[in-house]
Amino acid sequence: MTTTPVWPDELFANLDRTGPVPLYFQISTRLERAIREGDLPAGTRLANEISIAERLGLSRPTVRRAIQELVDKGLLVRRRGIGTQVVQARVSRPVELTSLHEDLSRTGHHPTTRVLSVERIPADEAIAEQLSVEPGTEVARIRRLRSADGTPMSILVNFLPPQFLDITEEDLEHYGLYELLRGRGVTIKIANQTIGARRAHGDEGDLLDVPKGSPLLTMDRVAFDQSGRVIEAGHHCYRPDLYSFETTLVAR
Amino acid sequence: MTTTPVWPDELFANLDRTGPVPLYFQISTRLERAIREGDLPAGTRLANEISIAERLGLSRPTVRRAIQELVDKGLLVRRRGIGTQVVQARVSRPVELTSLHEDLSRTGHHPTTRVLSVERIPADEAIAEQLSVEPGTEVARIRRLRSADGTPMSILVNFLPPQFLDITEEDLEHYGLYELLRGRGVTIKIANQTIGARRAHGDEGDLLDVPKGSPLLTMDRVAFDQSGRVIEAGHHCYRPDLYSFETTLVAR
DNA sequence: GAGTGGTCTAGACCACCTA
DNA sequence: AGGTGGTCTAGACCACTCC
Repeated sequence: MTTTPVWPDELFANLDRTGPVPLYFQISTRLERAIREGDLPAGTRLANEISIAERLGLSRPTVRRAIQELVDKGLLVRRRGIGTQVVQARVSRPVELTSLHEDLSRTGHHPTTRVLSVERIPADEAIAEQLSVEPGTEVARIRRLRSADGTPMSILVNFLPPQFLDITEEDLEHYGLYELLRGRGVTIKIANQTIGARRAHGDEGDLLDVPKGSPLLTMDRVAFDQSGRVIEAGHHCYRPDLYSFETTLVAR
Repeated sequence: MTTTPVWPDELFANLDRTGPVPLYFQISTRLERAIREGDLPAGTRLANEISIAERLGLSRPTVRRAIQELVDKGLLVRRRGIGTQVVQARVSRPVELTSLHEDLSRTGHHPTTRVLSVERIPADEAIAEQLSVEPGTEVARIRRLRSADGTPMSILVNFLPPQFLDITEEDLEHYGLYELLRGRGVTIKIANQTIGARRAHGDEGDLLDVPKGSPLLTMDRVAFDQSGRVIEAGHHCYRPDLYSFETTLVAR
């Protein structure tokens, strides 16, 4: 059984050829929405790249790039000699380079933050190594309790290098940390993350409203800007009944 | 202070223009090794793309594609108007679409597997939905204990759709599950993963040699082939003091 | 043999950054 | 102003899959 290849021309009317948005991006965005909304159901076969390019009045590489974006996201599968098909798997949003604050906002929850402490402390050896500073250097230590819709969900501990010693409690009450950093022209480009688990200890149980010794999900992250400078080191823990990390992996 | 752009021509002698390995891949592979081995230290600025293309006798898109591979891996950073630089961050291997068995082998550990059970059971509602079969359909349930260098590390529970009902305990003693599936011509293309944490319950504590109620790291995965068919659903748990998930995220 | 995606070429114009 | 990466064109040949 073969399916007839499709290409919904009407989806791609009014491409903006003069604006700043790349053509391949306009195409992949509209195509992605069509797939996610079910207009192109699982298994749908796309027309071949050359005919798409002709119908859109574009070159094949441009069309290929648009399709490649969705292949990388796991929404489409390409097979040589066969064609391109909409994948059947439900695809979850990949772990992205955003903060928990932004994560929650986007998924329709209402995040609130209580700043537990903002200190300047000398870096111990572990922190110094993560931040790439000399041990003993004064760094910022921020500890926050983040809730979603009023329920405490996560304790966020961040260490910042000396350039950010002036970030205030006030700032953090209203904005996510990454938001604040972007406001200073700092963009996180790369991050190394480790996800693990451990028992709740100290005041964590009280803060997260779980029994002492309960399992917590942990995420340690060191984030770098485009030049490879360390921007922040985070040691976070989450209530595992309220939060988990979801990813879609695509074989290359 | 500006650095002089470099391009180690000698690295790229003897590119194979006739073999099956794409040129962009040959370039990115050699370049990656040079970076990882420290021949191109952090901060090194690469020559611009056009001059690289000329020196290699290639077109610019081919060179760009090679560079893009390493940008996606977080080894290089490109900035318009500036150039391309080697990133300073230590980069960890991303979570890949492999099994724990292969993960361990590659990192120099010696994985062993004890098959705890191989059963055929009717799928309950949850499993049926994950495997996209009717509730009650007979599916395979495999439970294994995986150790690294003799220490129990993880309990792996997998559910397989009816087409794999004939996989035997014998097979699983010697090969990773994914290895067995590949041997049957099945390739995993996409997987959805959820990483979380919970308490050890039942016999898990005994098997993993930790106290009852200890925190465990969990990973649930549903894997699909290229056509979107479900290949397996896994519900795994790990000793968090012995295993964690590391990732490098790169902003797009 | 016909059709598909995978790779590659040799240019072009533009936006952005440094100076 | 000059140099960089970002995008795009209009072709070409090849490898693979299906009939």
